[in-house]
Amino acid sequence: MRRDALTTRLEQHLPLTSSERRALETLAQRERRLKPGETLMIQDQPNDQLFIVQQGWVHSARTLVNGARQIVGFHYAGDLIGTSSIAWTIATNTVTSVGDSIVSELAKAALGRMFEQEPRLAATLYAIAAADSVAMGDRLTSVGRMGAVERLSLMLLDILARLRVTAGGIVDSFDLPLTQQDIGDAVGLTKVHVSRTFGEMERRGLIARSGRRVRVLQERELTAMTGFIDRHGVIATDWIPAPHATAEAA
Amino acid sequence: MRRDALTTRLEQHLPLTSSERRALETLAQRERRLKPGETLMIQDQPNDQLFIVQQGWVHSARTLVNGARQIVGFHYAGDLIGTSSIAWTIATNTVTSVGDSIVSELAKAALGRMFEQEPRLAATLYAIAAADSVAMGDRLTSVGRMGAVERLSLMLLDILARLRVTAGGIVDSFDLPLTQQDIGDAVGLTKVHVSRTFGEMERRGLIARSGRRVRVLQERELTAMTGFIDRHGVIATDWIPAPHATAEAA
DNA sequence: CGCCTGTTTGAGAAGACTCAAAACGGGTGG
DNA sequence: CCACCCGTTTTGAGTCTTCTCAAACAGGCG
Repeated sequence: MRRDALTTRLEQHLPLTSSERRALETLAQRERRLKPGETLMIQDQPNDQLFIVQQGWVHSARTLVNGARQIVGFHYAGDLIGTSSIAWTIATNTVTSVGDSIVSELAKAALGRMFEQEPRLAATLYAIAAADSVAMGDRLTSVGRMGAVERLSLMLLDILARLRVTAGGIVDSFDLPLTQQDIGDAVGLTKVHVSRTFGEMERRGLIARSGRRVRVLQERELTAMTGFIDRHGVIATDWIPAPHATAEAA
Repeated sequence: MRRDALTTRLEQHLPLTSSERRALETLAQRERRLKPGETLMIQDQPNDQLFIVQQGWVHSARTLVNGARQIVGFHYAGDLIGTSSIAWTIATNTVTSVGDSIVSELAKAALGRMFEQEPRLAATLYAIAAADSVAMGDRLTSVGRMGAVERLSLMLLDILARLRVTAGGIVDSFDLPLTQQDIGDAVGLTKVHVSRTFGEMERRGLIARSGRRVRVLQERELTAMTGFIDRHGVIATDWIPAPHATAEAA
């Protein structure tokens, strides 16, 4: 079996004891494979499960009374999703797979036991949740206060930063398996305006495109102009207590 | 001394054992009183403290490269703030007091110890964080996909819902101690457009104003038109393990 | 009473939206 | 292997919402 993505993620922030590693192993249950566009969870429908993204990409969206849609976030391997079902029993958003992906199920109660038995993992999850909330603040700021070019740039930069977490080297181009409609729903623009704005960015030499592939040409400039900060990097875990001797010995 | 607001908040979601109550008592340290507009934390400056809002109102904002500002959230009594410093050592937003308020300090390390010793409190904090994240998704959706009237309505309805948590009865009017600039920064509009939009809402009989006081006249209609859902209410804690007998006995 | 901050109003401009049609491209079936 | 089809992207024209700049107005405080 593939290495559990959540374990990898947590390990990246905190050295794990073997007891903690074992606890994580039992956490992820049945796996599910999703095809592009397949939904994992539907807004307003009962739901009491969480999922760990193991492979691929998924997005979380909300549909409005007027039929419009807002994508509130993207989730990658190692992300714990459906956290809104931690607080409620009805899903607050629709989660859809972008491309092919694999997720594993995880019962809420199992998470509760994990909080009790492995407080350091709980604390790390809390830190990750805090970081995600900051990232969402970035998106809110972008949608609320920036123009179309900046919003799209920010989205591209964020995807780039995220890809670099896994793909060691310095990536500067990638396939964007999203329609312009999806992109617009994420940054708060219509698909038509997304098309025009991409055109403008290309004309200005900021990016280049061919098919679904996007190459970021002026990363430095885009970063300066949007004030982009990578939130996918290191997060502080120094405030988390050291493991107890017994656990560490294992 | 006043009852600790965080204790009250947690108790509202989960019956606490006396051991848990004791742990919370030692958590909140020195108190700070803030005057209107006083800042508690400044974006990009080192920070390794958390705060609990004990009384009043505070907001959390981000300033952009172009000088614009986005208010990413409001925090009320019982909220744990500065959670971004859980993940980083630099503050990601500027926290400013709306009106007079009282907060108490809380060291990150103390939170770490609390996660270890009182896992049920940790789990409840996690659930609250999940709920906050959903609330932020609401704001993102509103700013990304709604018109000016809807955005303002949503903000008013949210404040109303929040006030009702504390003020038992059915409130339908309140003092808004925010300038229209602040309101605009929260919903992604200019202050000029906020003024016009309030004017329009008044003309349409949706609200009435006199001075800083706002009265919501057509709550039903506003709720329907925006799809507002109150996120301040109950959150699920059924997934949190029951306390151990020893702790419960105390 | 005057000052300062915040609100309102007006006029014009810019950005993003709508509707509509044409171009593109990948996938399927003949 | 080609032709067609569907979803997506691009382009155009005109409109609407929101923004900018500017000035007048209100209200609370020293």
